[in-house]
Amino acid sequence: MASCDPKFDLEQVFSKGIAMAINGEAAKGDAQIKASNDNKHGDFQCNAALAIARAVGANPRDIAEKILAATPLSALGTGEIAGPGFINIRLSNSALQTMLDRVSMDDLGIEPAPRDHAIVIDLCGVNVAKQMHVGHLRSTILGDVVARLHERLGRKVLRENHLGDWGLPIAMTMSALKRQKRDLKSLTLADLNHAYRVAQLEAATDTAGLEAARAHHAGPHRIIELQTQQDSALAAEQDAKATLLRLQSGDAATVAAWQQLINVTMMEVLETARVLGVRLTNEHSRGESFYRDQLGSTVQAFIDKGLAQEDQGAMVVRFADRERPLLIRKADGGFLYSTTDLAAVHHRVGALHAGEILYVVDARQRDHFRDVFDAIHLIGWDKLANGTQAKLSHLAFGSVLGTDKKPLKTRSGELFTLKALLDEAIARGTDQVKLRANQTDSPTEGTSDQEIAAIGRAVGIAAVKYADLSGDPIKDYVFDLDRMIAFEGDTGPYIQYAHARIASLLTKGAATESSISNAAWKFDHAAERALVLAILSFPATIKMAADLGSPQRVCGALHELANSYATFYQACPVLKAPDDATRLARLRLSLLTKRVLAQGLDLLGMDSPDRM
RNA sequence: GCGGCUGUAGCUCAAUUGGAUAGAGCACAAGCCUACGAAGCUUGGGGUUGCAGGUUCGAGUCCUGCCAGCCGCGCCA
Repeated sequence: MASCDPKFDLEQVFSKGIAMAINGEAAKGDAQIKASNDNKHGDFQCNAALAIARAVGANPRDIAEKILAATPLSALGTGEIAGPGFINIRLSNSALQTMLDRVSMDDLGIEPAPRDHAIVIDLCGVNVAKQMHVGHLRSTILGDVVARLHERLGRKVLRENHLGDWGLPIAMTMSALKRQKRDLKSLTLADLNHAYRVAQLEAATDTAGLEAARAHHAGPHRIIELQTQQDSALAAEQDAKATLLRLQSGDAATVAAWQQLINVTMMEVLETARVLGVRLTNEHSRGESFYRDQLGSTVQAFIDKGLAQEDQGAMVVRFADRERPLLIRKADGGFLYSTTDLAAVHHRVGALHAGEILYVVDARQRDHFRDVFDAIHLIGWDKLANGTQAKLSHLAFGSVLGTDKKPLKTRSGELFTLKALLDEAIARGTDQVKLRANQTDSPTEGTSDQEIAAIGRAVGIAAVKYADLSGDPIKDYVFDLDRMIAFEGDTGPYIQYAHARIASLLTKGAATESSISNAAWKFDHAAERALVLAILSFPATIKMAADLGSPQRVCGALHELANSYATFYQACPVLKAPDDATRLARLRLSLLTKRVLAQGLDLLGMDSPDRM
């Protein structure tokens, strides 16, 4: 089947040409085909001659001549040597037409590339009894988009929400709730979050403060106050530890209460996922507690293979190239989150047969994952049954900062929960839709309230998600509500708007579907040609975005496409085109653009309404 | 102290992994709705890519050294 990727086709023919024209090692490199950033330099360019010339000590323009002469380019277009040795390529209309035929098929030219093994995507990562804040947005939607990309490419994806549902913090929350005599049946996540914070504060022993007070001979009141505080903190800690022990030993009442906390938390998490349009349900949730019975054997396995040693009572794994060890068991015999992570990899590779595990987690845990991955390599738990090695990677993203450029900690984060952000985005989106629907002659005039609400939601959510997905994940960003809920310029709604305009155009076009889809391609105008190239670059972008875990490339390609369409729309009348053939050809280009936009928006987890 | 990330237009960010004159959006200035949705389009000003060296025909991108900010570093998750 023909390709619809000009870059791929050019790589093929130029590789042949280079192999013919150049002898030896110098011809081994890739053909270095790039899209030209200025159409004065053609549509694409081949930059291989420059590198080869250096390797063989020849004049780059001479090398370019030889390559061009040996390259069977004529089916694709024409080449011309320029500058120090670039080969500028202009694609022929017939080649572009062939590619457009391919890309307008059902799969939009995105060919599945299935693999033997599934990819596990570890995303969301919420903790029981903790409110979701804007920081959770990144893990959840980044993970969801990367999952969608892989799914679209025919790969089996296992989403795993590694829920923090085990350990002392949960026990602290439970014991705090019990002391407050709260009825667990009527609790909301906000209540749990409050209890969680109270528990944290209670347990904060101010030992340093007490010592300082003594050293500075503070008044007896101050010392007694601090002493009392410390005593009650110790009592709270004792109580929490006792609760944890009851939980771990399976005490029925404690386990029931614990399950109730999980239920309350998950209800809100799943509701948020639903509002966000993220594919995350209860079946994707596998909390830390799932691995609790495997922690002992995990540590034992490392000991048995001589990979773990005792150090100051704790059990650690050491690495050849660094000082920092990985603690896998505490001196008191308790386990750590690293132990859980090791057990989780064991399960994911061993039982789920994952060929790849991608952790969509905060960049601050880089060292942690490096240690865990290396420990896994040491013990060989990344080996699949057929002997291949699973790939472990960490898609690290930066922190959300407050306006003071400091990480949005719980205290200030409290002001803006994820739910509040989404509510605000939806409210503003709905306002905008209403504003237009109230204007006479607006395409949305007279739209029902119910539909306006649905569109407003789609627009608001797209704005929030696009703002987060369109940048490099590794970078921190300052939380700015107005930036996250913008509807103009390089935003989600801009893409949706291009889509809606086309939908409206097609409705008014009144041409039958078959007359459009059978129309001959035609793209003489520069704006039409630019649009065609933007469409054709899309399938390759999807593959690359999936490989690199880079949703921002999808955003970039979509913005480029929507922008190309807006320019085309301005410059090229569609319904009032000079002749029938042009009108149908432009309708066909519009229809194809609409389909690609909708596909792209779907991969980003955004709706594409026909009216907005 | 060791390690990591970041530094690009007034602000927020890109830059197809080393290619030609570093691009968008916001903001600012000037135009465009009796041709299909102005959430749009066109045009303009705005840059020593933190600094200094180096490699290369070619560096925002690679190497070295500085500077600044943030993050991590054995019994929290």
